[in-house]
Amino acid sequence: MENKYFNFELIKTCKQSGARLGILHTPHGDIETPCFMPVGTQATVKAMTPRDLKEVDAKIILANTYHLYLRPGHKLVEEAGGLHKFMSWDRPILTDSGGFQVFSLAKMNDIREDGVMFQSILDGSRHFFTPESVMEIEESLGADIIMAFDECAPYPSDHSYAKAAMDRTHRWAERCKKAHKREDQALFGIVQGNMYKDLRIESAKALADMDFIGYGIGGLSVGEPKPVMYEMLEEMMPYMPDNKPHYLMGVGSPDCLVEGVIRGVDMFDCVLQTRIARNGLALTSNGKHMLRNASYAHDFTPIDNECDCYACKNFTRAYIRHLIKANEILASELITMHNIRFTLRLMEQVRQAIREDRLLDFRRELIEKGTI
RNA sequence: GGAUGGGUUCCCGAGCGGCCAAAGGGAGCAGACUGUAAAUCUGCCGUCACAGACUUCGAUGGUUCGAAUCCAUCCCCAUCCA
Repeated sequence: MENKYFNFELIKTCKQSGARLGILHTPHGDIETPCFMPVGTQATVKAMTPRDLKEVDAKIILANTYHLYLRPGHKLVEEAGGLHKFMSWDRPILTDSGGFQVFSLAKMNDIREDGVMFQSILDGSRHFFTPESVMEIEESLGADIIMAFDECAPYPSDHSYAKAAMDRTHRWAERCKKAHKREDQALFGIVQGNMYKDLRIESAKALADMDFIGYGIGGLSVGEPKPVMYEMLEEMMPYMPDNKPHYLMGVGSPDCLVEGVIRGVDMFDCVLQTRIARNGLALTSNGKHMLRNASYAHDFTPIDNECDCYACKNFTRAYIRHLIKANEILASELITMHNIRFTLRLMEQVRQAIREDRLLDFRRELIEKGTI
């Protein structure tokens, strides 16, 4: 569905892989797809300023409804003039609904038909999220893209529970759609179905019928083997609307990004890049490097000699290792910046490969180099 | 010269007759991390032919079935008195 604020333009399909190249137009700018979206749960991509994010050329970032609702509160963000103004980021933002927190903080939650009763991680206070209340919160936050409130079933789940969670997610998706008012925000539905092909297909069809502006693929990368995730993508993708963006939620690692794109995914987000950075792990064109390790103590080369980021242009592995050992925050900042830039550049290369109809060749090159 | 308190595995520091290769912390080494309760978490950390054995608690000698723990002497360190 097109409106005056959003439009997903499918530019071309890679003749070799079937991967898609597109542009998602939003009120705060255009996003070339396939894209990677850095995660900024608390209205900040940890260890990066918006200036840094622009320097590494991030086009869109995520924020989280659950966390911002609890602190500082969506009303305060609204009072500040919305998320963009509050965090001083004028490019697109996507807010996740909090559905994932229902899954990841399961011990503190009670899922009911109407919604989810949960206890705050901050003070233990009780709150109740419904599709309607989540829409209200996401509208207050004011992101460009907002996710429907879903239930992400754990892995493994038996078929009957997976189906119940999926059916509930569908009912909630309808309710989100009905409750959602702001036209300048694109509401994405979320496909569920756990690791069951029939459910994945059923979910893709059901959501497609509801005609969302875009579609999240949820409930994957929750502990299942990668081949299982790839298989789910392959099974469901034929039922996903071609003219809408496909967003694989919470993925991923460099290899998953490439494999996802090959299977028809247009958008990704992942905390991995920023989290492992704070733990000293750098992604590079020849694989992962645990920069904390003693083997880098005398390594006076950049994190990745193929990278064009500020960290790689100015600092050595030995220096960054020193910062890590000294527990200096600059270590987190530099590695985060690098990991994000590395990933965004990988996506640039993926898009170029699609343009040239050679994504499978590109994947082979990445494997040969040890990038993935 | 005298008095007192100390010397414990890389460092700090518990232990004060057997359950001690010796608490805890630090440092060191390695691993995990995928819609972020994470600058977090986990493991290793005397040696080896490793479900066992061997060598350690300033040094030497002694008491005891058994000592890091008790005694003697010596060597260092800290504080105080001359």
